[in-house]
Amino acid sequence: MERELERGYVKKGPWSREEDEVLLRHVRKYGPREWSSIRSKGFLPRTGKSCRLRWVNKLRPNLKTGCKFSAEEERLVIEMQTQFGNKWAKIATYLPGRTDNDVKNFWSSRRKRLERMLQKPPTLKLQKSKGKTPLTQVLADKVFQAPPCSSNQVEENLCYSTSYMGNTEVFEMINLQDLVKPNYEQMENDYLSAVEVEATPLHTVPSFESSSGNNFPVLPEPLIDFPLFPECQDLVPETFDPNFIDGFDEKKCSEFVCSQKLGTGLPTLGLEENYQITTSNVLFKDFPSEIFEYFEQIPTSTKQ
DNA sequence: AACAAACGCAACCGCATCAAG
DNA sequence: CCTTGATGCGGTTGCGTTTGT
Repeated sequence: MERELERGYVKKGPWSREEDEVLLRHVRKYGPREWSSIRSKGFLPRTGKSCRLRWVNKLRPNLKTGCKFSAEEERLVIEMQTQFGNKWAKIATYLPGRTDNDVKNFWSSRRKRLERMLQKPPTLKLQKSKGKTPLTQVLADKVFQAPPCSSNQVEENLCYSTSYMGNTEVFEMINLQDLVKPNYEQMENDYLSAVEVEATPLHTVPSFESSSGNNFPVLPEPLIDFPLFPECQDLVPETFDPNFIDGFDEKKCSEFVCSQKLGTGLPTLGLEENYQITTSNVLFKDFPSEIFEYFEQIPTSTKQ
C-alpha cells in the first residue's frame, strides 16, 4: 500500500474492498465530485476517472446489481435505442438502478448474439434461400427450423411488431410459430410469402400527436430515485423532457418523425450499414426472437 | 470430464465538452 | 481568446463464469 501511494503510481484493474471503503468515505464526506483530489490527496492511487466510474457503476446507492434486465426494462431499452440511438446515459435515466454501462453491455450482448446468428452457416433448408436480406434470412431460419410446438411454447415465440397507419403507431404481435407450416417442401418453395405474412393488429396507441402541435412520440417519465441520497443529487439531470425535444431543432425533428414513419429509425442493433430495413412493416418480427430474453405480450387494454 | 463457445460484467481508453485561470 | 484540467460519455477489451458439445 505504501508503494501504491508513491507519486506517479497509478493502480489499475479490479477494485479491492479496502479501496471501495476509502472511496465511499470520500464520497460521504465531499460528495460525488472532486474525483481527482482522491489521488492528489493520497487517499487512493487511482485516477479521478477510475474513481468516478467505480462510484457510478458499482458503489452508487440503489443500483440493481446482479439482476437481469426485466421484460419491461428490455422493452424500454429497445424503444429508447430506437429513439435516441446509442445514447446509453440518456437511456439509463429511464431505467432506475441501471447505469449507462449496464445498458451498453445489455445492448452489446444482444447485438453480438444477433451477429453470431447471422454468421451461422445456413441449414439445409436455407441454402435454397438466396437474394434475401440477412435479417429476413434469419427470420426464415427461425421459421424453418422451428419444430411443431406445444401451446406453452407458442407463448415464448411471440414478439412485437410496429408499423404506422397515418400518425398512429400500430403494435402487432407476431407469433413466429404461426409462420411455421408443417410442409417443409412447400415452405422451401414460398418462404418469402411466409415471412411477409400479415399479422393481425391487436391494439393501437396514439402517437406523434401532441397538444403543442409538435409531432413527437411521447415517452414515459424517466424513473430516477436518487434523491434518497442528497449527495447524489447532482447525478440527476436538471430537467426531464419526456418528449425528448431538447436535442432537435425543427428540421431535425421533422426528419426524425419522417424517419420513424418511413421505418428508417428502426432498431437495427447497429447493423444498419449492412442490413438496411426499408419498410415500417418489419421491426421486431425481423429479429430472431432468440436475441432478446423476453418478447412482450400485448397488453389487453388499449394504452392511453 | 474436458474443452470450446458464449455470456456477463468490470474497467480502461479516447474523445468531447465545459469551466476556470 | 487560449490553455489546461476535470468530468462525462461511448466504444472496446479482458477475464471469469456459464453453457453446450
